[in-house]
Amino acid sequence: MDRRQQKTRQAVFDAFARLLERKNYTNITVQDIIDEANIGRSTFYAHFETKDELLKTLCSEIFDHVFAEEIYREKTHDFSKNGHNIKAEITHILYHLQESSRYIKRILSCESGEMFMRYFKERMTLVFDGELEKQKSDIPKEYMLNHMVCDFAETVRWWMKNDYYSPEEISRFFFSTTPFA
Amino acid sequence: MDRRQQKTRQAVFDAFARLLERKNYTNITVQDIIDEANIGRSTFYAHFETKDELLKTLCSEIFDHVFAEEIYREKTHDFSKNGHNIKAEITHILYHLQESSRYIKRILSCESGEMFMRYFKERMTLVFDGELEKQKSDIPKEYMLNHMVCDFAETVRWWMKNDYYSPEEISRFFFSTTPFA
DNA sequence: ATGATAATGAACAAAGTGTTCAGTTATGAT
DNA sequence: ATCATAACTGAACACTTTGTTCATTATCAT
Repeated sequence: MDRRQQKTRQAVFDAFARLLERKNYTNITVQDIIDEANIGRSTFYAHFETKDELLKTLCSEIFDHVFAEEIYREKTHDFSKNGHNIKAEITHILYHLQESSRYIKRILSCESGEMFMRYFKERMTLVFDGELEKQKSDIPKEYMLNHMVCDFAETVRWWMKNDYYSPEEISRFFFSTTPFA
Repeated sequence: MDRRQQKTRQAVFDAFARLLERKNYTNITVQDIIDEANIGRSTFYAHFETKDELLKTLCSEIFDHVFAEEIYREKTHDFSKNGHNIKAEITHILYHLQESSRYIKRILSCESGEMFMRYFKERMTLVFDGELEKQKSDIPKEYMLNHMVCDFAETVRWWMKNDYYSPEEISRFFFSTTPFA
């Protein structure tokens, strides 16, 4: 990719993150981002169709990092029986989330958080989907899957506002209300 | 209240609900509501400052119905020991939610759902707050409270998309993942 | 060096917001 | 039945934001 494009892209992400520190997502205009990133108006629109798409792209970049190993596992079909441990996996994801927490906190601080939560839940569905097969219960599987995904996502949202806990502690909190062995 | 005001107010609520059936909240303009409600532009703004305030007001009306008895209990301080049973209370709330489900389903079907969820969680916090005092655990109380509230709110959101279950069944699903006795 | 690609920024049309105001109509108290 | 009051009307207005276009300039890769 052309250096100019990279530079512009990064300038926009940074400007956006900085703006999220002082303003609500809804109250940030495209013009604000353009001014903060110090780029031309048409340049922004050459990169992103809308402000929502910018947010979506930023979320994707974050998740590509957070779920890097899960993606690898999916691709290589490496679901090694003993190696695949849901508790270890969750703690692992929490560590990666912590690394991106500067971005995530800002995104979660306002309405943009809802889009983040939606995309995050999509990803987490893949993580929990297989895990639930193991459980037997008279509760509908679709209910349980939704429950686990929302539960974890809300745990993360809570953590980002109470960030003095370690990934291990958060993992413990999460599993304390969970039917997993 | 003047009959004209009542009529206008109701016309706006109905128009809004009808529009939510065909359009996303964000894509509904104030002008759409005005046209659908068949009122003058300045009349709308005499009643509601913004579209968001309209949604907030509608949510309030719904919750005033859903939590009618809880409000009564709070006012009269009627926390009679045996009479106050969390499972009965939850089932009761679910029944009331079912009665307003036509509105709620539409609101939850798009971004307006996030505002609904926020207000709903505020109300539910009051319901669960006292209940948690009874539990003892090494998990932070703030975590548990947030967990219970989000859990129930997400259960309701799931129910509104899977409405062939009865309030009793939903209550059972909810308590199946809960530490309550 | 040079052809290709990206960035610039002014100008534009379109859509929406929220306010104002002079004129109309319904309401409810007497 | 009358009438002062309060609510509704809708056109007009200024303002903000969006997304596009295009001629010009700067930067890149080779």
